[in-house]
Amino acid sequence: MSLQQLQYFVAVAEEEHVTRAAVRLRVSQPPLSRQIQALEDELGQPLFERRGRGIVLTAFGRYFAAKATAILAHVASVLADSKDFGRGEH
Amino acid sequence: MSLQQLQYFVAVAEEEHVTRAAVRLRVSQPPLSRQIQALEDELGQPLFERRGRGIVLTAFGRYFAAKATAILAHVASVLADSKDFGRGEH
DNA sequence: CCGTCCAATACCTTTTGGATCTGAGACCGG
DNA sequence: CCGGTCTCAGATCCAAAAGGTATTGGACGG
Repeated sequence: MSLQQLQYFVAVAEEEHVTRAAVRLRVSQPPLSRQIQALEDELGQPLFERRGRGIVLTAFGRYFAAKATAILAHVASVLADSKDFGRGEH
Repeated sequence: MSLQQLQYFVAVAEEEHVTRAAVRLRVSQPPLSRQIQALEDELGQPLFERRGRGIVLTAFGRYFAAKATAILAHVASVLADSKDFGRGEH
């Protein structure tokens, strides 16, 4: 599992739409679909339910989206703090 | 920045020795050195001080090691919780 | 000094990620 | 119904990143 996969997943979860998420992430749609599949494989359960037209989050998908968002926020705050290490905050 | 880089860095920080960390991580020494350099480049400041013989953590290196360890623990706990989603804890 | 230890560099191979093109399933308008 | 279109998935190719082996260079220890 990579941080990038989490970013990709969160974007798709927020949009509930792979193609729109791909535009937002500035990647093309097929690699994005593959990363989501890889993440599902690793987690051992589906994050989305596939409907002929579009996708919807599963219950697990909603749960994991919250967790993934928290991890990304944690990472972002560490990066921000590290930027100005040496001027007070540590 | 990737989770793998954080794992690599934490191992090197714990050992304060690239070659030993490489053995522990089951990778060879040169790619490990390069990942550490890439991380330093991204953070904009050195994590280790190079001594002709070996390396030692900088003050920032110690700070960042604590942060990195926390992120990895966070990720591990999310993964563990996700494994048994569907049996109680959510 | 000489040998050894350790990280860095150079170079090559392998793996992973991204782009484009295409296909299959499903919903929509007429 | 049926053609058109929307959306995701699969296949294939190319580019970028990670890993491996061999080697160098600097520095400490005897």
